[in-house]
Amino acid sequence: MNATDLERRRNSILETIVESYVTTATPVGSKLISRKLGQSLSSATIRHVMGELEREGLLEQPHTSAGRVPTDLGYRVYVDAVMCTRRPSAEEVRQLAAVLGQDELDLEPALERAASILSQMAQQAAFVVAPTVTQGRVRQIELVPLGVRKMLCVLVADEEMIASHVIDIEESITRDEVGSLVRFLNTELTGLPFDHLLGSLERRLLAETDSFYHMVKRSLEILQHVRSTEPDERLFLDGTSYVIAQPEFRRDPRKAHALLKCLESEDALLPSLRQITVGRRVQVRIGPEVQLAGFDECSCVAATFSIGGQAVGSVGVLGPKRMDYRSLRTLVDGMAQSMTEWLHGGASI
Amino acid sequence: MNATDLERRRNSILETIVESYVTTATPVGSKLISRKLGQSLSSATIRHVMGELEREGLLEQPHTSAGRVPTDLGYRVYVDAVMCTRRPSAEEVRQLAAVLGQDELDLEPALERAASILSQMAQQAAFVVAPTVTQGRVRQIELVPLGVRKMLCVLVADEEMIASHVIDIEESITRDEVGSLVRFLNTELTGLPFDHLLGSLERRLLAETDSFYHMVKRSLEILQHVRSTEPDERLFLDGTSYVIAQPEFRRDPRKAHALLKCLESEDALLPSLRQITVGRRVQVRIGPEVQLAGFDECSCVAATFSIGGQAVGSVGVLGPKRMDYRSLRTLVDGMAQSMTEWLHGGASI
DNA sequence: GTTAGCACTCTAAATATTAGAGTGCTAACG
DNA sequence: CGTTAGCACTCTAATATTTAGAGTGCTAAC
Repeated sequence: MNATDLERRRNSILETIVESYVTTATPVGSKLISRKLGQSLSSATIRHVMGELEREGLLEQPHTSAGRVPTDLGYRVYVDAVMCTRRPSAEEVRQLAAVLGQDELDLEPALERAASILSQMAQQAAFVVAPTVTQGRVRQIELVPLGVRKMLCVLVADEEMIASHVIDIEESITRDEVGSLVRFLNTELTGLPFDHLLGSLERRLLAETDSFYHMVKRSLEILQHVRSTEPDERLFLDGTSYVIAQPEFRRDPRKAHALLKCLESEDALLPSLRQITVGRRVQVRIGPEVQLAGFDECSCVAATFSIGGQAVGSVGVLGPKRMDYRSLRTLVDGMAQSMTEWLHGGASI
Repeated sequence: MNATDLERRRNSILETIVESYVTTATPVGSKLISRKLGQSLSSATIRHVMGELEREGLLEQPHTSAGRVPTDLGYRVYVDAVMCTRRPSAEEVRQLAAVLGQDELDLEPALERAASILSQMAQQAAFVVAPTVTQGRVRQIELVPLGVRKMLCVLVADEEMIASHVIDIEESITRDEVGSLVRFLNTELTGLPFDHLLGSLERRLLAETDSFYHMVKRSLEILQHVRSTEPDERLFLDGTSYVIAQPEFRRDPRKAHALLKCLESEDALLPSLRQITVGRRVQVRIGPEVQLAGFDECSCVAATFSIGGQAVGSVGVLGPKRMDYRSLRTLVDGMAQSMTEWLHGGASI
């Protein structure tokens, strides 16, 4: 038997161990593997290989007389080099997109639903991180006077991202002034990204000679308020109850509590989730790789969805390290694709 | 010793048992009570009384040689007839309101914060149920054209309740038409409750002779879309992780899971929560009284907050039956009052 | 390279043991 | 009559003890 054959066998043994452990949550022994591999190899041989895999740090034993369990590295190798995930079929993507789009939802409820559907299909906690108006190209601004010193500012950006904020203004303002302010703002923006718009106004304010000085000042006042109030991204999280149904957390309620606490804190979660989806395709982060306190026993499978080839947000699942990476990668990939599709079709204007 | 003295003693024994059990989560025995009551009564006498209380269904024993635990009825009597809650002081209410109002938040984030603060102070899950524009008096409507067949409808109601919806319209519409539609709508509403507005338009549509027939039709199309899309109330829930930290749920993770599942389903939760806060002041619902599947081991303390004397929403905590009803009643009361106060001060325009 | 056999290890489940917390009852006391 | 000390009794929860068996590594033979 040559070297690549041997390598292939090792892989298939690792694969079988991981997949068996993922479904049963029980350390797996040599006999079981031998059986699963169709008795083509005796348990003694398997034991041999398992010994090697352990020495290389891919497996470990909870105790001497137990079967083996994959280590973080074991999962890593399984995900990167062993398991073969298929890409979701066009049909699957279409179906997901259909569910997303049915009832012609607005953007926000649709994203919420995406998280909900994903969590249900994955039987794991699922999230969607989506950009807000401050990350998009502003297409329209409307100001609704609510009194002399108060107004509602409605911002519409591409892809139906909408934000509205109540703003207190320093100097009182008349209806007519509001009208011309709106006209000024809307000629000014012409599809500019929010921050560009803000920047260009700031520069104009510095050049004090500007004939629209007052307009610029007022506009800035409003937009800066929006900038500081509106978060840069929104998080939709669903299915957290699935997580604590997992046996690893049933056995240890303290871990379950720590995890839930962590999932409750949007502020802690967002940076980690953002950092995960740097690459293009589906990303898998195992245990400590997630870089989130209290998450060492958990993994994350995430992917980005895009608009015009530009990644704008991410979807993914969160669950115990012992998760079905193979199916989940396909599923998350599909969900991300269908969201991309949906954003181009239903939601774009 | 006369009858009222005896009654008073029974009450103080029940009180001590409940409050001890609430803090320790351990069945309480006669000796402990005797000690807590300053040895004024021997454990034998306490045992006597406890026997009575058990026969009356206020207490029960998990098993023969354990102490006693309050029954649902026991808690009920404790809450209704025994414990004395103080009302929150004006100072406490003021402080809570200050925290709510700081940073001059918009309505929605303030409600979210209210739930968050309450859950933190109570160390229990906390909720806020708040009305949406469809429950308020509409003060302003703005339409933002997003294309020939699409527009954004922004509704502003009292107390800064705001909703925006993207609406597809059947017949294409020009900018000028939108302008006159907005003018028509805004003269029409004049602070009417949403449903009245809808009703009056519906009636006008039936009288087909109306000179504004087309306006009315278009307005209805828009408002009906809002009616069917916008929920009647919004739920803010926070601190669910506190619930599963409670010993009763640590011991039985299945219960914890069932409960979390239940808390995740907004649709199931809302009707129950709505029904709780029918009365005026703070309401306490114990176990099955909450009338919610999977909630038999939990209780709810809730109160309404109001605008102009009219209850519009509710705040409360959710936790195990073994909760500190006394402090929580004061706390929830205070939070409700401060929200009422805040709605009158900061938020109203 | 593969495998049967075997001695060895360690756990998890089953069983036995024990300490003690709490009870109800009784009889005595003021 | 209400109160209380005393006592036998019950039941649990914690702690040992035993046991069955799953899984291992090693060895020697194929």
